[in-house]
Amino acid sequence: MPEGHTVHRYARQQHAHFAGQRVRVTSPQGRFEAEAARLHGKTLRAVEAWGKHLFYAFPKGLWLHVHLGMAGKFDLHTHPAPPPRESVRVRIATKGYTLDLRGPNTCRLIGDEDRVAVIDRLGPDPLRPDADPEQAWEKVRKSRRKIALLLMDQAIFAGVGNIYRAEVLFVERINPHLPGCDLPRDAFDRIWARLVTWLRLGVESGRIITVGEVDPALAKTGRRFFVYKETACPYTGAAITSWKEGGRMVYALAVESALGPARVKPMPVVGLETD
DNA sequence: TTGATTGTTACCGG
DNA sequence: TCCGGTAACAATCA
Repeated sequence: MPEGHTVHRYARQQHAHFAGQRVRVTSPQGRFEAEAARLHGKTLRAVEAWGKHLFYAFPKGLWLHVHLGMAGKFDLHTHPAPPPRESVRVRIATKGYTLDLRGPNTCRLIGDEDRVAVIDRLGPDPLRPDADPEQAWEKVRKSRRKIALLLMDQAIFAGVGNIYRAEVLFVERINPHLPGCDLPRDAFDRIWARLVTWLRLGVESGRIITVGEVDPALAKTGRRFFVYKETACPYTGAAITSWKEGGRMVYALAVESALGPARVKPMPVVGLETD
């Protein structure tokens, strides 16, 4: 369900509530019984996020690796926690808080090497201060895949999801069909800078899920998104079209999708102030 | 009840 | 090899 900023937000919130605490870990459905027993009574040292992945640090190099996928959710309860819902896979409790994890794509106990392996397969995460955009650029410039697909590739841009891909391409006026190898360097730089800005604001702004809450230009229009699940450009009224690519919906201005030979479209920016 | 989804992986064919 | 498409997994909502 979430994009990177939401996952980082979860990590920050859960770290604040649970780090340094001894935890009670249970498996209401019985689907995580052995793992829960290994964690029970241990001290949760830290919660950290890499892209859309979460790692819960336990003593002796033991990690709980969680990826929410499409349907995963967290429920954070204060002290008298309600009985776990049917879909709760793991319940982690301290004196003050109870965290339920529901329907994750990944939920497993791993060691240091496995954690490093997961992180090594991820591209730079714009939300991590040490992220190196050159690593993403090297992959983008060598690929003939469309930039719309590259943006969703976690091995290139860790943490970007379907919404921010569409919104970034729209606001930077880049044709989603453009192959990575034809993307000019300055366009890549604008994509990266925009991702950093939006994702960081997304982490700071609380339970942020829309670009409208993060981008001042869009906020003025009262819209949630520029193009995602929309039908017309908020400034010009130009038609927005959508199509399926790589199994996911892509949203873009119709003029951009109908350009024929893919190229960056130097469209005049109307009514849109960038920074 | 059906279908779609802010996701990922494996597998197949061109 | 690279690239694009499909199915599978799964919980929830309209």
